Amino acid sequence: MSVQERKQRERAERERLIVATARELAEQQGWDAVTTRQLAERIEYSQPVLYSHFRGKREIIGAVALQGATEMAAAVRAATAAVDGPRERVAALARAYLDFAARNPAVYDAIFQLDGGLAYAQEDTPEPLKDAFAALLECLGEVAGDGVDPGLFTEVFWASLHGVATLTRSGRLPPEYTERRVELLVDRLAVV
Amino acid sequence: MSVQERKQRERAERERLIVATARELAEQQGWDAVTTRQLAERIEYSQPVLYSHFRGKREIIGAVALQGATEMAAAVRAATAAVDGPRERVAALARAYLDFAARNPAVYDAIFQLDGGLAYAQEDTPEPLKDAFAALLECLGEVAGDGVDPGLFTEVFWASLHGVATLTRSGRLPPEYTERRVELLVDRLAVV
DNA sequence: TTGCTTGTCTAGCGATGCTAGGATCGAGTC
DNA sequence: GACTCGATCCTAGCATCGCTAGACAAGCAA
Repeated sequence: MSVQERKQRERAERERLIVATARELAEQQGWDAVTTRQLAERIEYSQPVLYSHFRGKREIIGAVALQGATEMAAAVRAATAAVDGPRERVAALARAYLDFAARNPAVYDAIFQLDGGLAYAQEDTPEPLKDAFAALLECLGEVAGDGVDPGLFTEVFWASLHGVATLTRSGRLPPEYTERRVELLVDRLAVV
Repeated sequence: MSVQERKQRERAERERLIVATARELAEQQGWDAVTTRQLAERIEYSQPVLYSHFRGKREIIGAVALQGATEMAAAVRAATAAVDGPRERVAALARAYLDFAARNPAVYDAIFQLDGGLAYAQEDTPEPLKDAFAALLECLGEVAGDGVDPGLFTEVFWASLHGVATLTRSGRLPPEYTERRVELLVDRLAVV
């Protein structure tokens, strides 16, 4: 039995290596550079090995997305935990969200732009994605205002942040005024 | 001279055909299906002909984006022109924007998601893109509120709509409550 | 008629995601 | 310790992608 266990361990370790390498390569050179050949060479295995772990490139993106969602949830919670006052907490959340998107563009894309074959906003949505939304909801639900569903409010606030994040990074919004945009969003959307 | 003119006319006509066919194919089967081979076959010419009009696939996407931006500007202006009251005008704008995105997903992607090799938010930004932003600004500038730059406000409102549009279409937001999201956005962001 | 420009097509290059089928290695049995 | 056999991995290849070189034909000028 111990032999099988060792093999399983090694296999799991290799899977982590694939995901980590894909993420690293994507952050360095963009997702277009994450080809199965390039990825295989970096992990020092042949291409078909990738397909014994994942159905295809899509699933690899999905794996990076799940890992990233977990980190993003943690980042949001860490940024909001020690802040007093709902208004300032929401502002901290917004900054943390945009900061994560700017610092991890490839991971952000994997979660929110690319097709990783994951289910969103459904029962069978993977736990890390549900939890990332929950992290937003915990903070944003406080400022939804009377008569407004906290979930709906969180969706709208999140969508706004997503719009700012993606339009800024693709060069469609000039990056200089991000902080002022955040302030405007928080001031108008959040009811304190 | 008339021979050259006729040739120029035919050439321009063929260029329109390429753009229209690319757009049609993209709306029918998605941008991934818009391959140079598929596109060439549909216009009944060989692949290299495409490259005598455009540098590559990117420029074709860019051409679709410019055409789409012009249409979107017109759609927004048409939807807001006959509406009384700034609040209702903004609501009409938001609905028109999201409606355009939902009805022309491929064109919307060409404008706001894909890389068409176009410059955004700069001096050399193509006129159709500037005008599309101007169409938003004309309506949204009215409700920016005191002390808030109309351009900045327009960017933020636009980013929010963009977030709702993209997250909804990629299945990350359930589509049922779009109208309620629009109302929330308009109520909170617009100062009437 | 002859030569030349202009326009188009055939064929092909390197790269992509993915897979079939053979080789190799090591665990378990005698 | 030798052998069998299944698990594991790699080589080689398929179809397709964006893009381009070079051959070929059509039509204008001399």
